[in-house]
Amino acid sequence: MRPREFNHDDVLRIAFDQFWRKGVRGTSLSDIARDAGVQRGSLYNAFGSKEALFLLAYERYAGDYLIALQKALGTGSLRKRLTAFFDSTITNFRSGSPPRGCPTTRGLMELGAAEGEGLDEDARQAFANLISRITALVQDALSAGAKRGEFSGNPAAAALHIITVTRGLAVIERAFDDEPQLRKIAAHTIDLVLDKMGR
Amino acid sequence: MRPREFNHDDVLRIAFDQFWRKGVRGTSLSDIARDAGVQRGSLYNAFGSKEALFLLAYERYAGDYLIALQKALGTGSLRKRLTAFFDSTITNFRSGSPPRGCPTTRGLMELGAAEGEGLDEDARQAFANLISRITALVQDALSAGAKRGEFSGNPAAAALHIITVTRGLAVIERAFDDEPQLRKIAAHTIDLVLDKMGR
DNA sequence: GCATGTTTTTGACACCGTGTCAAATATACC
DNA sequence: GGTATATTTGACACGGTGTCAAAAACATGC
Repeated sequence: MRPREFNHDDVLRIAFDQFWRKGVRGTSLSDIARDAGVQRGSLYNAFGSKEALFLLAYERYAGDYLIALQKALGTGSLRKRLTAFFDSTITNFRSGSPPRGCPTTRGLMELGAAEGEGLDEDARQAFANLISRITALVQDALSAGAKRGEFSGNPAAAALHIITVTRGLAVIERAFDDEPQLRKIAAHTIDLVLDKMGR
Repeated sequence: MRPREFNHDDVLRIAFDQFWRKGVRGTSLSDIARDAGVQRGSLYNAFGSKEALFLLAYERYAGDYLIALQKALGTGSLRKRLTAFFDSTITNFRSGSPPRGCPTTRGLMELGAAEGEGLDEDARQAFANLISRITALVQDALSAGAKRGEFSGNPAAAALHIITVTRGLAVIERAFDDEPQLRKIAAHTIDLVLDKMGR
């Protein structure tokens, strides 16, 4: 057995950085190979395809991101938690220079581009999965808030609404490059959700 | 002068149909040329580049779409108008089979994929412009509603919130392919906006 | 220590995409 | 009818994905 000359995880990290900055379609395996100091053929040998490589790299990101959101949603009043949640979300979109946007949203929009081409069903599953898990986190926070009398609406519906807004923010971010606006929308959403019922 | 052998507008229509179904990156000029019965080189001669062709085709779409939304927002109570607005939006996302999603959102997410590559600044402007104009339409409807006592909040902030939700719906649509869910979120948003203040 | 087997690496290839260019072509106008 | 001008056409350069066989590097057994 000839030993592998590169570190699996290093390559995933380097690859996701490029995918995030330039999109999946906009990143070539040559780019990644150059950055990682690996031959392009070695990547095919190790991962099979660009999409498979992306999926592995994305799972890595998704795990880290979920943990960060969990932390943000963990302490304080419901209002504080939601504020921290939106804050983490926007900070994530706006990281890098120029800002890299939301990998999940950008990935989702590349789906089914050409007939069999582009990211396929596995990728859609991965994106949908992260969104579902984030929704569950928010719903839990709202349910906990409801128990403490900080909120009296339907946690499921409110969580879905909040998640939809975060997805919308990811789009608005690409359109206008106006971070204060994003934060204003987030604040307004929190007001809307918390002021409607209970509080 | 040798006369052009194809109809400009026909090609734009055919091209946008493909862009919408398969995304800008996922559509090749060969595809469009085949569909339109035109030589690929002729398209380069007539439009300059894929991006320029897309921009023309998109402007066509944007104009038609704005008119449709204007009509939806034109009559009835504020609640009825907003309902019709979300309805038009979702119907647009869900048109075609499989559903084609939102061209603006999908286009926005392809921006800045590779360094100088991908859709460039002109496209971003076009996307942002349509979003801005739609926002203005919604804001006008809210302002009118405010005058008639159907709404007592801040029209600008509420319009921005509603637009953000529609962008979020475009993302959720790609993730879950669940139209009833989209309509539920839309209804919930209307409730949230109209129940908060006034009404 | 050396031969063997297995995996990784490497480079060549086929194919498809964009965009450019010069040559051929078809018309309008004089 | 000849000429100018714009369009069409086909060849080309370049870069992307993915495949494949040959070369290379190590682990193992003798």
